Amino acid sequence: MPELPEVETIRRELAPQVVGRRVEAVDLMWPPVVARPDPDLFRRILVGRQVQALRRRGKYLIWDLDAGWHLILHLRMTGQVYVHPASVPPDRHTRAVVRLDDGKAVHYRDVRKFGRFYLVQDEALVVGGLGPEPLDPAWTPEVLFQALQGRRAPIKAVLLDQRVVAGLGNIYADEALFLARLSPWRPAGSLTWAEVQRLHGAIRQVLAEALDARGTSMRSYVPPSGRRGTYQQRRRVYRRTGEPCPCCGTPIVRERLSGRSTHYCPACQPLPG
DNA sequence: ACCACAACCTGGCCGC
DNA sequence: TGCGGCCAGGTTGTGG
Repeated sequence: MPELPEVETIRRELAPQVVGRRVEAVDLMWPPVVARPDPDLFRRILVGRQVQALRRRGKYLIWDLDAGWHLILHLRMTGQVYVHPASVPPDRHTRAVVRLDDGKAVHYRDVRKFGRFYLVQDEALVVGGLGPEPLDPAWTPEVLFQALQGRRAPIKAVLLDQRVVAGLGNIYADEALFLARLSPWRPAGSLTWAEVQRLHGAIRQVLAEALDARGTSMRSYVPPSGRRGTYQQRRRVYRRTGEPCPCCGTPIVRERLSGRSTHYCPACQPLPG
C-alpha cells in the first residue's frame, strides 16, 4: 500500500522513537515475515544492535544499525508500524515485535502478510536495483527523458517500474499523469521533451502535496502516530470513477493497465491517434 | 523488452 | 447471518 509519501511519513514519525535505542528482543509471530537471513540468525544478529539512523529509499524503510548492519523493511500492501509500551500484547495481525531498551516496542502489523524484513550489511542486495529518488535534485527532467527513450510500454507502467524512478505507486502515478495531462497509455518513449518536463514537474508536485498531507489514508494506511493522512481529500482522479473531472467535468474512467486499475480523464488526457 | 497472468494473503464491500 | 464475486496503495516469477 504505502508509496513514497507514506513511507517517508512513517520514517519521520518513527525516527524520534527508535534512533539511539538498542534492541533488547525480537518476537516473530509469523517467521516468514523475515526474508533474510533465516529467522534464528535474524534474531541473533538484531538483538543488542543500536539504531543509529532511519532512512528511506523508494518504498523501503532502512534502519541503520551499529556494526554495519541494516534492517530493511518493505510494507508492500498492508504493512503498518506502531510503537507501544512493552505491556501491550500483539494483536492478531501483528507479525513481529522489536523490543527496545526504553520499555517501548515496535509492532509490525500486516493483514495480507506481503511485507518483508531484510537484515543485511550490504544494503545494495536489497535496494541496489532501485532507480533515482524523485525528490533528489539529481533527478532532473533530462534524467527522466533519458530513462524513457526506446521504451514502448505505456508511460504508466514505466512509472511503476521502480528501476526507472523509486517510490511511485498506483495512486501517485495516476495523479501525476492527470496533472501532466498525459494519457497513461502513451508509449513512454513517445513523450516529447515538453511533455517529459511537464510530467517531471507533476510527479514532484504530487509527491510534495502528498508529503504535506502525510500520505493517503483510503484503506489500511495509518502512520505510527495514528494520525491518518489526508491526501485522499485532494486526489483528483484516483478511485474517482464516474465523478466529474475537476478540470472539465468529464466523468473519470477506470481501465485496467498492466493489471492495475488506472484512473484518468479521457478529455484532458487523450490518447493521440 | 514487453505483456498477460498468477502467485503471495486477507478482509471489506456489494448484491442477493 | 451467509455466500459469491470483485476489489485492494506491491513485487516477483513464468511463459509467450
